[in-house]
Amino acid sequence: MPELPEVETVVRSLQPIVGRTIEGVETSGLKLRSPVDADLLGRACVGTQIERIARIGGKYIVAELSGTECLLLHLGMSGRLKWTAPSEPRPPHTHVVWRFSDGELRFIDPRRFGLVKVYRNNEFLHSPELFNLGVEPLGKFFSPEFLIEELGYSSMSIKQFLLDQHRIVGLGNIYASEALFAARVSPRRRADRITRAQARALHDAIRLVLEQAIARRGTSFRDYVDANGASGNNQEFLQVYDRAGRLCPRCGAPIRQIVQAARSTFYCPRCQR
DNA sequence: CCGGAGACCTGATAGC
DNA sequence: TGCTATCAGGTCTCCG
Repeated sequence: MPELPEVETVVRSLQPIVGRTIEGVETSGLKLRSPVDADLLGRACVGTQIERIARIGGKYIVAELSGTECLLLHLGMSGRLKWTAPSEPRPPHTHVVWRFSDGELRFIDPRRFGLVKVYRNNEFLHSPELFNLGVEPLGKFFSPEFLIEELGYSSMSIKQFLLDQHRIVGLGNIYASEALFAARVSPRRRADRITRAQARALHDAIRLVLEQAIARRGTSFRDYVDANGASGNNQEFLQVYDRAGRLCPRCGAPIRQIVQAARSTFYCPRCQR
């Protein structure tokens, strides 16, 4: 469920736990995207302080600890990090709990596509999850020229190109559709047939859509909330996503829903070329 | 290497 | 009401 803006919002909402000491860790024993190593997790965490929490590789979260290990997290489709009082009843699908003196951080994930992994500090950047990822769309390496060059190497549809985390990280199904709408580019167009002018528009649209969504604290379309349970409001500003049959806010044509690589895409067939 | 299909999971909702 | 089918904001692996 969470894409870059939602993960960024969660990370920001977690900053108050930086500096606190982890007193204990508990796990459900169920496998997430990969198994959670409870022993390793306990040895890495208990007695350490959280020194830094940051978003990395688009949708991943890294927590640096005062020991020799760090945590690499991913929320998958349904994952949620929740800071709560220990007295709050634990909801179903609570898979990892980090206990602190005055509260606990819970990793709750019904579908279990999320990830909680321990890496040595000097190894996580080379982990199988991170080593092969593409560029940060909000970082300095993502330029119009970079995008133009990358597009030329790919015969995929531009929608699938945008979802491919090996090229650009952070976009998911909502923001890929929204960025293509903002740039007036059809999701069906082959990446290598996008004009230079379209590529420049797309570059700007990707940044704009993500920055606006961050400013609005994410899209709470279904059940996404930050670590304090607060919803975002970017869903009020979606132009095409989940709006099949509604009228295009730019030209008035009905918005169309198609399936690409088994996932829904929403676009305006009249003003996206 | 590329691209597509299927797999991994549970829960909400639509349709009969 | 109750059943079944479909879909969901992600990523990985397998296959041609």
